[in-house]
Amino acid sequence: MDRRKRRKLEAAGWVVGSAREFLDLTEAEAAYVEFKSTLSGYLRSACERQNLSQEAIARRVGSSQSRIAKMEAADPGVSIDLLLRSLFALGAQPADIGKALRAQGKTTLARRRRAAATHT
Amino acid sequence: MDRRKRRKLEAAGWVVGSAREFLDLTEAEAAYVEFKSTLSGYLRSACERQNLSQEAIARRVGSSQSRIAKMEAADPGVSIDLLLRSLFALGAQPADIGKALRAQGKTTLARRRRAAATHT
DNA sequence: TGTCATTATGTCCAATTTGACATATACTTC
DNA sequence: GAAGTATATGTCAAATTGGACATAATGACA
Repeated sequence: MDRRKRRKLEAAGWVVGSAREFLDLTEAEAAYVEFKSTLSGYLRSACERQNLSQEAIARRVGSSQSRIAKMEAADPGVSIDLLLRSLFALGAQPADIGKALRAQGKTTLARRRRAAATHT
Repeated sequence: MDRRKRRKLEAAGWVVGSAREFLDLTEAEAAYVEFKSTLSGYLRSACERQNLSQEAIARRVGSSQSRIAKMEAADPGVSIDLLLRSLFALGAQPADIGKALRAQGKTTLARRRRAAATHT
């Protein structure tokens, strides 16, 4: 996968946010975005569950508030590596993340099916 | 988590490979290592299943043979990001990886239980 | 053993990522 | 609306990572 192309497409996606551009993603690019999105959702819910501010998370993780904000926004400028390290620092286990990924995959699939049934 | 400490510990782990040093990892560090190990195993099996040489994988992924070798070895100098991008380029989906993570977690847990039952 | 194909390991420098900081934008509570 | 707290966004120097390359090491086979 071409990293620059991905970054460019993602960046454009954030700005424009159209379904049209989503369709221009390769399978691999879409998978990467979906993966990151699942992790950022997981992080967001973990923060809420533990009632931790981004500042508090940052201290615990050894990062900064702005980075946490970017992670929760699934910002293209944040790596999956950092997201994972943060989740692990908050007590998540690989199997927990596996569970989230499978669950997300199911809802995504269901959404695709609805879309396929109702449109075009 | 302190990145430098992790790298240092992992590096020492590769060289010495003792169970003692494994115990010095924090939970978060252990989770990171386990996660990466699962992915590298997944990559390795994907390559074998598709009968692709590291050279062929590298072309498909847009990387180099040496990087692929390092990924398959779960080398500390390779990010989880790259591992994931490679897997996605080979056709894996987030849910597939979720499945692998949960499966790995189970065997690890079983192993822990056996160890707890037989030792100390 | 020699040759060829594949995989492993080390190094370099360009590209990416990160923590930190500044600053802007909510959101509360008074 | 002021003041306080939390979150969002932009930027940058420093740290990390990545592709490329060289070069071992391993393996298969004649």
